[in-house]
Amino acid sequence: MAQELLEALDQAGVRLTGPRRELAALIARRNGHFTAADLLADAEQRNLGIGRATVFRLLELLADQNLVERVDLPDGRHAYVPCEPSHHHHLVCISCGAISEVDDCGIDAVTAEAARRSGFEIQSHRLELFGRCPRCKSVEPRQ
Amino acid sequence: MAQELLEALDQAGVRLTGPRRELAALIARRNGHFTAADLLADAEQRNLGIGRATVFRLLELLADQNLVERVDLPDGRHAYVPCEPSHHHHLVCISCGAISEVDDCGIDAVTAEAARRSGFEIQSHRLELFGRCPRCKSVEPRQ
DNA sequence: CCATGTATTGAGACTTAGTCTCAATTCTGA
DNA sequence: TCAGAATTGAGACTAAGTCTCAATACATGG
Repeated sequence: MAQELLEALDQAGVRLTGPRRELAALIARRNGHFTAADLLADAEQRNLGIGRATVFRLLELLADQNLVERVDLPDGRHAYVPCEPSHHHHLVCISCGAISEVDDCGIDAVTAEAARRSGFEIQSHRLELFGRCPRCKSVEPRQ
Repeated sequence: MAQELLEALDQAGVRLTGPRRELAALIARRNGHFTAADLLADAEQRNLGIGRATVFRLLELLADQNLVERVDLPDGRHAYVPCEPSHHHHLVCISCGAISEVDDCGIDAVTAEAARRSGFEIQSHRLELFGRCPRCKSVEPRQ
């Protein structure tokens, strides 16, 4: 997956530098969402000598290319999720952090209805679903 | 509206202190969303001598009572919206900040479908719609 | 394969958001 | 009115994110 990220960045005309390759590998190795701080900690732990600014810069680049999406966790933290560049939504497991992508499931009808009722012209929306993934659900069936 | 906030707080068993009354009035006077920093600035401008911590504490209290809802703006900032305590969603005008509430418009069907497809057990969701309100739309019809 | 111009880098200062502590103050119910 | 408990402001503190700038790494043309 690191490869995909790098290829997409290459397409976008940005240089494939050492730090970017290393960070892409770290992102690929994670599963589920992660925060900028997580990534920074990963890099520090491996003594890659990657600066804080570089991490934020790469995340911004990836977000611009829709290779990563910013998710606002229920507790207010900002996390990132590697994902397909098409429009979609995320299911976030609040127990283990796993992510599942959900493509359009009829949300357009909802936004159209909201637009009709309110008179707003809707330009974008954000839908995030929080719950427990199949594995966490089966490990501890209720609550 | 300041009155409603205060009554609800009273119901919840918190003391109705001076700072809380003043902040409730400031919130009532705003229209649309606002950030903690906005509220703090309002208070400072009026020399109310209200500390930063008090502002955050009140916002947390109000959020606990669902009298105010936290909204994550597209640019990543956290804002608050005074609202009805029932579950609903918000339409946010990205031009003037106006807010409109939208009650359930079929989103439950969407979450149920997502749950079915993914196997997740969905506990909560967040839907935010961004666009332009009727007024902003009419002032500058396109873009 | 190297030189060169430009993008990118890390360090660290800086800013902003939010939390925490604690002594002083203010409520409120008796 | 009083006493105990909740609340307060100040400001230290932490965490998140941005910015600047000199040093470095990349990639392209020769």
